[in-house]
Amino acid sequence: MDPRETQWLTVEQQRIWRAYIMGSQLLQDRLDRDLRVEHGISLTEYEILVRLSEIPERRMRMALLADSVCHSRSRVTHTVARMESAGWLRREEAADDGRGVDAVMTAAGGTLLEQAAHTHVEGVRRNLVDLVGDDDFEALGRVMNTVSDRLLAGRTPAADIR
Amino acid sequence: MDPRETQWLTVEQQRIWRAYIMGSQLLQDRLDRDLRVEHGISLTEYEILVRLSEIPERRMRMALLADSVCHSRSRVTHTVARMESAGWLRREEAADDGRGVDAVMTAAGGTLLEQAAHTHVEGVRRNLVDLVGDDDFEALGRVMNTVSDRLLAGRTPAADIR
DNA sequence: GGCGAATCGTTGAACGTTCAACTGTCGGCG
DNA sequence: CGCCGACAGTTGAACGTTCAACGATTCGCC
Repeated sequence: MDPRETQWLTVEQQRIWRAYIMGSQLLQDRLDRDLRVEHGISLTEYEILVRLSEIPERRMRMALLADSVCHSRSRVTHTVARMESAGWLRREEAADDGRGVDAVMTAAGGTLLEQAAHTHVEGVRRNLVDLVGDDDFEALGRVMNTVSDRLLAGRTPAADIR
Repeated sequence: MDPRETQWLTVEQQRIWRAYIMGSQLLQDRLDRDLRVEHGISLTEYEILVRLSEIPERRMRMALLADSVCHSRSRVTHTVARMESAGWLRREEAADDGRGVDAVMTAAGGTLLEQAAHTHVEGVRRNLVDLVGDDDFEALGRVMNTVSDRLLAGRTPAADIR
């Protein structure tokens, strides 16, 4: 794409984009801070516990965990290491694959999640869900789903469709 | 608020919230990466240049800069320090207030911004604006404006309305 | 069955952000 | 004027993330 022909955003589009940037920044910060202050856990760590809790065995392979929270494997390794020394989960070798490692939620992790979930959901409601109309909220879902699909496509397979 | 009475999200609300978390994560990462790869500048730094460029004098007080990009003052201090040693801006004492410091965009910063803006706007279009209908995009604007307003209220003044 | 490529996860250093403490300047009130 | 509290910005260390390189295991193919 020739940079000389870039189609700029209209004033209105720019206004919306700014609102998005600012709102998502503020929302993320607020949710993270609330969890830290009230439960000593970051939003990142919280999301990992959520993923584990959704599986009956409360166990997941590192790579899958990384994909499901959209973080690099390295990042998940570090995060899980911290969470392990906090006692919220432990690592176990995967049964079937000698390379693999499972993260397994502990009872302490379960208890923490149960408490933190209240804070988190109340924050999401108070600062987003309960503030907007159903139609707008559904539109948000459509938009963000489209964005995800666009950015997830061209990941592992052939990549850059541009 | 009694944690025992938390009203959980419906399955549909949860689905939308997940899409939001994932989409905003992916979008931010992509925009940041594109700027870094093509111009050696982070999204954070880019936004600071944008703010400066919107003022005729291309100069802004540190505190105002911090507020306008929604970052802590400390963060802006560090970011500006890095940008200063890259030559994209310089610091000058504020004329009227002995405590104040202005960040002033340099010619090099202006040139960089001019180039990086193409990359950025094309990314925003390709991964968001051009993918969704006008109505949905406007809904996104309404939603994120509401969120911003909610989170900006109760900042400096009396705070926590809850 | 054995070789090379791909996958899994980790490591440690570089980088960026947060946090609490701090210096210096301003504003208001006695 | 002089003091005290608020404000502007910085500092350095702690913390969290990214990046590139790595060792180990598995897969695919001949």
